[in-house]
Amino acid sequence: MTTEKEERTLNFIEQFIEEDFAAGKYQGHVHTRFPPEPNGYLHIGHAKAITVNYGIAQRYGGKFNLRFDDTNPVTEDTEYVDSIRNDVLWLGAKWDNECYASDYFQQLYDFAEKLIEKGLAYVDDTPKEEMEVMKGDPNRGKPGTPSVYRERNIAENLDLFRRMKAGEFPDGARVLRVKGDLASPNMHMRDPIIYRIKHAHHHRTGDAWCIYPMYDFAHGQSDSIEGITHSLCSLEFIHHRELYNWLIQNLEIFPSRQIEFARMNVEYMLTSKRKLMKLVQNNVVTAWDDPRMPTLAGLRRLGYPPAGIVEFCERAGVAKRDNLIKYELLEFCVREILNKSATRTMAVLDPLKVVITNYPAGQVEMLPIENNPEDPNAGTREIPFGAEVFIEREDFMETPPPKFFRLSPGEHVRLKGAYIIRCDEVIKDTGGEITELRCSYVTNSRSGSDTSGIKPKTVIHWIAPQGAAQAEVRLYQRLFSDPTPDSHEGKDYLDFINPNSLQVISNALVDAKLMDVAPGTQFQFLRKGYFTVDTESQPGKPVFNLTVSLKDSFKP
RNA sequence: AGACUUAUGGUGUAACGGUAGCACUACAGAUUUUGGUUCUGUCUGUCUAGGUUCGAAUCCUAGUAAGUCUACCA
Repeated sequence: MTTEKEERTLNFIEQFIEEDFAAGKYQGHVHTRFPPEPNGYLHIGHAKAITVNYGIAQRYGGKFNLRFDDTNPVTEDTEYVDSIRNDVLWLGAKWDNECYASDYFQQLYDFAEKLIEKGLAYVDDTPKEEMEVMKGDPNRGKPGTPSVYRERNIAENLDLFRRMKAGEFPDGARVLRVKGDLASPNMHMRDPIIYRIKHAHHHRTGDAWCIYPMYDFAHGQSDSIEGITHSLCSLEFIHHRELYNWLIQNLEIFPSRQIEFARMNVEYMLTSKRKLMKLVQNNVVTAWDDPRMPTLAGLRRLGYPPAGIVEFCERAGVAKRDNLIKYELLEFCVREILNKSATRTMAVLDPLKVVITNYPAGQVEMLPIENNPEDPNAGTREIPFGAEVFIEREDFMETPPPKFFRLSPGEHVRLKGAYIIRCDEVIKDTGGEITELRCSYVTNSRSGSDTSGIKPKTVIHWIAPQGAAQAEVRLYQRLFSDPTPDSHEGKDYLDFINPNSLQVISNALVDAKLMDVAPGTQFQFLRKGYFTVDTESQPGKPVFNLTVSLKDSFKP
């Protein structure tokens, strides 16, 4: 037994947890949660939150809840609940409990009455606009002004709050406020609103309620009810923590601990719901699951494996400082997974015809080729070879630069898994466009039994018409031309759309056996990149998305 | 202007008063029937100024810079 596991250093959240344990808190138990509001689709930022929360629960042998923070009926919908469940599952996070803040509405209401009874909350009739000014301005050291309703007696507060619940008042007429500290530099302590009237249909509770708790009176209380030990959230909630703890203390409930960490920013990606929405509305992308979107649905369709995304989030780390993670790290994590799992195949995206003049016309031979050199169990398959093959147009240059290893007049190159060929003649049309290459093959250079002694500088992929079929290939690149498209003063992020984010090739040549592959199936098109079968594929009409290209160290 | 948070190579993250490490990137080289993978090596870093200490990335003070808060959203 070694203590190899100990070598990994703890992130600051884990250090906090261990400090808690050392102090005898929570009996050494960890319980975390992922608390999305069901009002939109999950994106890469949510993947980070899931990875952090689920990862910590796993590392400590604890529990993990999926909780829908559904306290605002006007923006939420079950449609989102379903897609969120699906995405969380896809990432591989298994929750112990599926919870809804709305399941606690009665308890939350009782908590509110308790606060009123303790003289710590009051019903305020002040109009919204007035209340805003009365909050004061910390920038000028201006404290809040007490509402004239602040000293209402407990009985009246209770009566009014019950009548709010009974539906006696219209939306916005009154709110329930905590009696906090109007002079606090923390605005969240200046008598925050904890209940508001909303005569709206809730996706789960229907019309049972017309008052709904605010975030600050729902989130921490839900944490407490569920026995969440460590409530991990993003930095922006740091100012809420004082209220979070105040409420736990005064409600005398389970003391969950809120810990804030910096949310993850990724180059070339936006996660603002509003901004993503605009991309869809303006038809910059086709939908929320467009492969260029940073949504989990989009990344899934692009072909990013969930394990790669989780690995990425873990490698990005957890801390409290602002960060901008390199896009290259994401691509690295995706390639790392795909390299081990993707079946190799040869596809020619931009075909150039090669006629092998010394190979018997009409003859076809079957050649074995590896399915995946990284996987010893993947085996081999056979592909046809004949006197006519197609190679990638970019693999030939009539006048090559110094470091060009591929085919050029008089030069040798190996066709992967087949023979070494030499380019003898270049055929062009009247416009000077190369239409065909005439080559000769080295007869004793067959792959696996090569006795020619010729060492070509490289190997290129190819495909013979006997084993090829046409297919659509979609070449995706990052959506934006700038790593932080929304950070430029005077410019809109829409000004930085990459015009080449999608290039469609409708007549690529792929292995004819790939005509009926299932959406989601992944391949490495040799020397080109990893490709994933798109959801829009039809039997006999597959569409391949470029997930990520192979690293290419060729520099002309 | 107030309060809070943060500051370590190009990027991200460790080092918890005792030799600044790891990963990604970049660049070299080895291997390779994918210019992929794999392996080896190299480059580059503690925001500034004081202080405490035998010794400071680490503790203290000030400054600078960045971020957050002032929704009947979460």
